[in-house]
Amino acid sequence: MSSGVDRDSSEPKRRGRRRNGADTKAALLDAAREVFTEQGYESATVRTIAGRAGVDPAMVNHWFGGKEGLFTAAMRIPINPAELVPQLLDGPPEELAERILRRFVAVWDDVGGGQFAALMRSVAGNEIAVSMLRDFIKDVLFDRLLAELGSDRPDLRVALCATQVAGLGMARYVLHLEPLASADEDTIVSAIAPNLQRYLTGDISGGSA
Amino acid sequence: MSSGVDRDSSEPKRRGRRRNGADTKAALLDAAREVFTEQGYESATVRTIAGRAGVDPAMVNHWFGGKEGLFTAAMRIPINPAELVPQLLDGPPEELAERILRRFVAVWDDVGGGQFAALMRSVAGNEIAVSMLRDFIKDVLFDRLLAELGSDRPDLRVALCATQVAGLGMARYVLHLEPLASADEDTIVSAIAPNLQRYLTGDISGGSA
DNA sequence: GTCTATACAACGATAGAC
DNA sequence: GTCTATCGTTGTATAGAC
Repeated sequence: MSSGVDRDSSEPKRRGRRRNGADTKAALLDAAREVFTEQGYESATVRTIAGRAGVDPAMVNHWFGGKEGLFTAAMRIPINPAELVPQLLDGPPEELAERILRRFVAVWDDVGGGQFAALMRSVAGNEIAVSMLRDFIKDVLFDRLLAELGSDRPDLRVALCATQVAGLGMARYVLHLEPLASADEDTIVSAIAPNLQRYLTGDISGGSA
Repeated sequence: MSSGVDRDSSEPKRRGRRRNGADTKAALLDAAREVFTEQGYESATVRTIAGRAGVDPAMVNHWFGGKEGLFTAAMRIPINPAELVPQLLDGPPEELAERILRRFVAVWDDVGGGQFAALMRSVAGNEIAVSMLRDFIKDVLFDRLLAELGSDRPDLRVALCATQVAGLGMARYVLHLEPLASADEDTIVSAIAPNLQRYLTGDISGGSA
């Protein structure tokens, strides 16, 4: 059934704009969901996805800004890492945790917490979705933030940050644990930012905070 | 098919030991899974569960030590709150976080991380399972720990503790984020206990730890 | 004619074969 | 260590819509 999204696989491709309503964006998203879920984030190639969608790989860049943007769009993760990471890094490093938390809450509140629960659902039962999300969180998000900070043991710090942020999502959007589920940004930042900041730049080897 | 677990509902009950290995325990577990899933943790009553299992409510106490023990057994949560909470409280309050983390890791490592993922799966898609787990985490586990500590804003602290512990479970048992997924107890305690301890007894209103 | 969606070619990086 | 294949990405020319 992979030919369902193929287009013009036998005819020579035409350059320039398609005839009418040829929805390249949607075709890429459909193909991306297929290929990412079949092969995971790393193994899936832009070329394969574009091939299955019947369009040129350059269209991925044109429409989604690259592989990462295509991934987040396909997984309905409401962020664009290409612009998110620089925005988070823009400011004092000792307030990075606060910026991460404010953005995390704003973004997922905006689309409604149900999408976070949906993401967790697709992850909990699916080993490929697990590796996709794991690689994405690590390689695309936190690795880049940690690289800029220059802290020691960056891999461990990445994992620790993931525990705190994923746990916040679970409590707020899945478990609906009050008063956290209805807390405003400032309350969340006051409560959690110091802990997240310790994972980013503090002493994680046993000394005091 | 709810009558599948009913037994002898029309015949008069016999006193004393059942004929042969009539597996009262298994019948109670099956009935408990049904009733808890239908009604949630609070609404489900021991009498209803015992009735559906066709046994006396006293059997719940005999086999599981009470409603909580039956719940954890039915949900395959490998803890017994009746003994867990006192054990955790036995020791200096400033090391409570360390005891919680050591127990959490030991318990879930012991049964293999797959059971944690299974729990998350049943929770992410099921609103009743959500309320079950939420009430259980709050009322049965952390509320009792926090009550003993006498910290301010106990409800918020309960939710914050849940973010850190649930997040650890997600990262270690679901996402398999290295090096956390293979880290030993001591590494986890050194890294996470100070943060969890802040949620338990520290200043969560914006001051430094 | 202008704008833009599109395809093709090529570049630098990287991983694996030998 | 070298060679090759393949990856993501970029620059540019072209075809169709308006």
